[in-house]
Amino acid sequence: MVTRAYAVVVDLEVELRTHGYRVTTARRVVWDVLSTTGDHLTAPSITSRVHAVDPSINGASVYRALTLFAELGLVRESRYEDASTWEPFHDDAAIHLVCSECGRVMHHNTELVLRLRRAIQVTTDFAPDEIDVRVSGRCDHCPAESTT
Amino acid sequence: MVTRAYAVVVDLEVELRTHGYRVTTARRVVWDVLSTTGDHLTAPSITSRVHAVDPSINGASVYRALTLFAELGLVRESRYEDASTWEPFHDDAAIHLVCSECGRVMHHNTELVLRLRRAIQVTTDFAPDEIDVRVSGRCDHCPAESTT
DNA sequence: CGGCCTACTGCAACTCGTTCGCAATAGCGT
DNA sequence: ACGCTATTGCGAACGAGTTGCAGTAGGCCG
Repeated sequence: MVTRAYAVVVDLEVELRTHGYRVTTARRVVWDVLSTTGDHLTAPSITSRVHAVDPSINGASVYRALTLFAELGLVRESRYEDASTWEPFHDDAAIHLVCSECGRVMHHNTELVLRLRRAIQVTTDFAPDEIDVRVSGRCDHCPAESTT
Repeated sequence: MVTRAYAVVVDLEVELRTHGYRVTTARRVVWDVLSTTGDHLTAPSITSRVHAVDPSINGASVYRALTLFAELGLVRESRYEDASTWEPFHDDAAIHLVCSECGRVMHHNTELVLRLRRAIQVTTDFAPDEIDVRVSGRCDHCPAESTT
């Protein structure tokens, strides 16, 4: 089963204030876009969604907000193919299924990631930290077509 | 054990001619750089290595060669952090161990990738194609330091 | 509630990796 | 060796992301 697990709902205001940052319109809007979409979004597409809400917010501020959120551990940046994308933070166990037809990115939880981590610890001299798994393929909404 | 497995030695000339492409100096030099280094290299660093051999080769040609090689399945491009890197093709079973200290990228083969593929096939509606696993952490050459 | 301090923002210029159009060049089949 | 055309070098263009600066607006304090 392909699932999207965003168990942790983060209160942005609290998170910002706790760390001594101000709660601003730009940050709130960027956060809204991220948390209501949930999917992987490129910075430019985040910017355009932000502009749909409030065109006065500058692109640079979107980048600054994303960078800040990443520092606070609220979002995660990943680079797939030719674009870097952002999504609310989730843990390692969720791997990414990227549909090469429609570009959709899904999450899938599996304990195999944990197994993988253990295997690395046991069989190599490498001390694993973060594990990122990306699987390209075709999702169930994009059946294999023969013509196109 | 951390291994670097480049079992398949590709004859560039044959590969190019077979597909109707010309064998040119630029392509040969870029290929030499890639295959003698083996490691993950950024396009700019490939370009500078190429220039060390033959400064008359233009940067654009390096990109064009890389793109062509990728189409032929000779090299693989991956985007880690803020740079995209290139390396001779290897199969899925080899996962990437990226040292966050020294930036070194190692390969590690594990059948867990195959298991992961099967698990996805069995438990989801997603049809997996390529699987890319990146593990960040610390390699054995970079012991955990307490001071810095 | 009003005013002040300064963290943030908008703007615009800038960096830098990557791509593109075009004329010149060099593979390679004959 | 000759000629066709794929490929190159060049320089300009592009686009994502960053930065310096002056103006704006959070939010604390009286």
